[in-house]
Amino acid sequence: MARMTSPSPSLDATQLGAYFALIETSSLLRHAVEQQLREAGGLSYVQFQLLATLGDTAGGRARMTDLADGVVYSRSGLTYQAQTLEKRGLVTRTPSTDDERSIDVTITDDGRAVLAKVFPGHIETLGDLLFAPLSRSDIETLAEILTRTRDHMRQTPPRSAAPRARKSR
Amino acid sequence: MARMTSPSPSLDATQLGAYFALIETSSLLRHAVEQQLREAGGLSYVQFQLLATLGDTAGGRARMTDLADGVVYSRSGLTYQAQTLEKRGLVTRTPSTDDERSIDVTITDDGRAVLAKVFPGHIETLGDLLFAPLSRSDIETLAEILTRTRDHMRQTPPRSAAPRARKSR
DNA sequence: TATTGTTATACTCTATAACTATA
DNA sequence: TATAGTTATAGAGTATAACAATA
Repeated sequence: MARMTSPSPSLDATQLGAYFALIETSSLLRHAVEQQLREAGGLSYVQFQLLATLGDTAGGRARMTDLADGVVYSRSGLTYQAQTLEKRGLVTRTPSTDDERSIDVTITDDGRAVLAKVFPGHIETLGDLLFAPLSRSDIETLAEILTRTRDHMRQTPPRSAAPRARKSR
Repeated sequence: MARMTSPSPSLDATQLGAYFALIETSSLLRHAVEQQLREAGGLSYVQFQLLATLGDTAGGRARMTDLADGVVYSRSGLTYQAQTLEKRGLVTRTPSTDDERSIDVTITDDGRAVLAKVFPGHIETLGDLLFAPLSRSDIETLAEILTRTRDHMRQTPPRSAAPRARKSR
């Protein structure tokens, strides 16, 4: 019954404030951005992330597994999104030549066109919502702190070795 | 075709870094927290937010509309979640006495019990993932900046008055 | 008329497990 | 055996529009 792992029973006010503000900021931002992407290009946020990632790689190409990193949390989820993008002609999928198990996903010209169509509004949304109330130095500070946190999270193993709570219900 | 709203065609490296770090940090954090909440108490993140909000109000009670604020983005979505929580006996829904149109949602003892069961692991997850790599002053800075952004976003009207992009497809 | 909430419905997305094929 | 990816399937969540009731 006792968890006896954490000695800290609660967070202090500052921690709570940081946590809530982080969650709500990202939630509001994501909601707004998602709407803009949907209206301007019929893209979900995940699809946009995948396209944008591809657009940034050499040759506009990446292996499925490498694409997933940080964007999608299951293999089948990535397959689903890749198929969706392929049906719309925004990417192609071809077997990799060096490793026959792998699939190379490549962004098409149409894919790049959709990206281009969506970018201005995307940046505008970020400017209006995220950056407007922040100074140059705020943004730098934010980037530094959050980058540190993100890198830490990436390293931290998924807590599958957790206390193994008895499944309620 | 031209949007001619924003003169800035792109973001600088710092802005991009802040944006990506924000999105990825919150995404990783939310994914981890969601898993913990699911395992420890069978709660989705939204459900946890609703319960926690209720737990913090006087009498553990709030009107449906007030509950929605910042958590859920459509009326029907809130109804759905409230019904789910009610079926599990974690909240009750009773017609409001002062305004017959309103519904008062109240957290039950079972609801509070689930919250209590879930809290320690929740806090532990936050400590391990979000706060571990941050100093006291980092957390204070983060809270200050993100609170400012969040308040700004709350004020900023939904961009429904936007350029009215022609619906593709 | 405006507001509060529900319902019906359709759709998107995600995750698990079983499976195939290659390394 | 381990890795890369797909499929089937089921479930959770979301949003829109039509609706009813109260203010």
